[in-house]
Amino acid sequence: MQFLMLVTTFVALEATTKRLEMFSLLSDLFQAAGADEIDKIIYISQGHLRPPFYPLTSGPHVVGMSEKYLLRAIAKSAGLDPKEAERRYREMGDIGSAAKYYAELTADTRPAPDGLSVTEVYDTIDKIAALHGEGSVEEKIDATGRLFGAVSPIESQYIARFMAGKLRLGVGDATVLEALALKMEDRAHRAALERAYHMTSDLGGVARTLYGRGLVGVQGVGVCVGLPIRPALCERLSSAEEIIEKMGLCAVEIKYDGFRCQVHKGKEEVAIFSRNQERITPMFPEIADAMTRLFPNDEIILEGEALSFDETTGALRPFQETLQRKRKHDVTAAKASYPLKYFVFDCLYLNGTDYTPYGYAKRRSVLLKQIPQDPVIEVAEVIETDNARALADFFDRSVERGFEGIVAKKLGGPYTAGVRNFNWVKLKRSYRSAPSDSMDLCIVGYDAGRGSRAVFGIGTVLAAVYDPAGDRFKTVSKIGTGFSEDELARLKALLDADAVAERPAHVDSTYTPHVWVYPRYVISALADEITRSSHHTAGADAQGIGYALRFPRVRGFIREDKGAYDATTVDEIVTLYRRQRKIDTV
DNA sequence: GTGGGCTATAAGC
DNA sequence: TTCTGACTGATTCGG
DNA sequence: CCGAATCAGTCAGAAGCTTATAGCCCAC
Repeated sequence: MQFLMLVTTFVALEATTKRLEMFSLLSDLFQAAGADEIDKIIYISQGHLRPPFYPLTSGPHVVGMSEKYLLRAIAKSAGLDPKEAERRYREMGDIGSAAKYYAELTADTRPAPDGLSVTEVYDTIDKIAALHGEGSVEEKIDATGRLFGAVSPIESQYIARFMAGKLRLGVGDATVLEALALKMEDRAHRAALERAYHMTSDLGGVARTLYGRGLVGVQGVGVCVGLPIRPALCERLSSAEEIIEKMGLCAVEIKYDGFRCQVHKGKEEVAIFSRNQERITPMFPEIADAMTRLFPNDEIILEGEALSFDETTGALRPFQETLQRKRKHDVTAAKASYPLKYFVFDCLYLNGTDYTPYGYAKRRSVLLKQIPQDPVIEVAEVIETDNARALADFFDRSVERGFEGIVAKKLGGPYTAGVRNFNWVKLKRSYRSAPSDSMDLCIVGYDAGRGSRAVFGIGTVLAAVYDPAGDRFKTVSKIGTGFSEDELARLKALLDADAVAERPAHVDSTYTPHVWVYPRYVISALADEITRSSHHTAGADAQGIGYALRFPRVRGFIREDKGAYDATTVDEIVTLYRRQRKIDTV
């Protein structure tokens, strides 16, 4: 298939938001694709080169070129200054449009495009992705520039977007599955395709199976030790009453704030997968060791949360410290300073039996039978109840002890791989926060929006707290989540009236927004947590470490009743930070 | 040649 | 991680 | 009874902070 044909479908997909139309466009595309290229087409549509769990030897699953390098490639192929390309990009909010714009500008100076095939484009980009070592950045940029030069402007638009991992077509994995079903002339086939996908986490692979061995082949796909199962996800509710009303009798687990890990113990080998199916086995050798120790002769797939803890106090560490274990180098040293616990909450497979269709209670009993006392692997704490009072008590105690909240699981519910539904429901401490817990932040600048936010000319605001001691505004977060489109438009107009060319003298910020704004408008914001930050200036110590917000979002709109000096103060932020509880010992 | 600082990217939540 | 917006499919409402 | 209105659920794509890593650059 010609790459241009793929691009033509992309253009049509982008022109509609109707899902039924997208299914039809995609299924036509799939119909025209050969068995040797369908997987590539699907990986490309998802912004990837291959599934994330493929062995490192097969090459990276993402290109490793995002906006800055792409801008340099665009500028290079058009023979202009990257600064100019950057300005244009900021205005358009889409790296692809920038690429296309400059390709069109210089179209008459280039040779006619060769008409590359999908496979040729894929292979070229795959080679670029694999470049590494000294001089590789420049090589990548050059090679990308050459690719832009060899295709038509519209193709360079989608190549740029693909390489940046932001195709923005409205096509996710669910849409691909639906379209594959439609290609087989019945949307009902989606169930089988979806099951195969959730069991193997390889969308292109499912299509390969479909094209090679038909629906029968797809129906035969099941759990496979060594291939990550897409993790089940939680819905959210904001009170114990709602949870009981919705779920009835359920198991209630502590929600640990660490890394979601799916551990596969095969005949010989152990493999650990992240929430997004990355292979992270080398990060957690103690988990792998424990698995071979506990299950020398078993094949088993477990799921749980890995957290670091302090060996002297026994206290579990906050997420930011557990993050230290997300590393490839010096794992041995990190292991000593940041030892791990793996809190297991599910068993998906054991010695030939796929337990995902069984109810939670059954899986739980298998889990309890299998996991003995162990210093590394522990079964997550859980209670069983159909009573809102009891659930609320367990939640309160968990929060008291410093945990994130709880997850309620319907006792009879199967493990719904890859799906967010009300089989599992989380209740986090942050969902229950009273309005008084929100902060009033002063806007001191804003950034242009990207993608669908580009049309508003604003995507995020730089927000500050007030420091009465020095009469200064100090940044604590950028915030873009929580604005409606209407609010964004109004906000832009308001802020532009107060835009200033330079950083206002009474604003402290290490970050330079696209537009500085005189501190006047106050918004209320919510956050899950306050963290120490080397990027924000609020409460910064001698080392320049200040405070920032975890998961910041806007609540409501501009506070008409508050002026800049009514903003939350630095001291209040520090108090909120101190009030956060240390996590329980284990 | 080495090391530190800087920039860009990816990935965890 | 949180949030908004568009669409879909099912259910309820009202003449 | 049928079309209109409503509602809940699904899906995708905006947005955040933090850490680790890779490669580049420059001073020593």
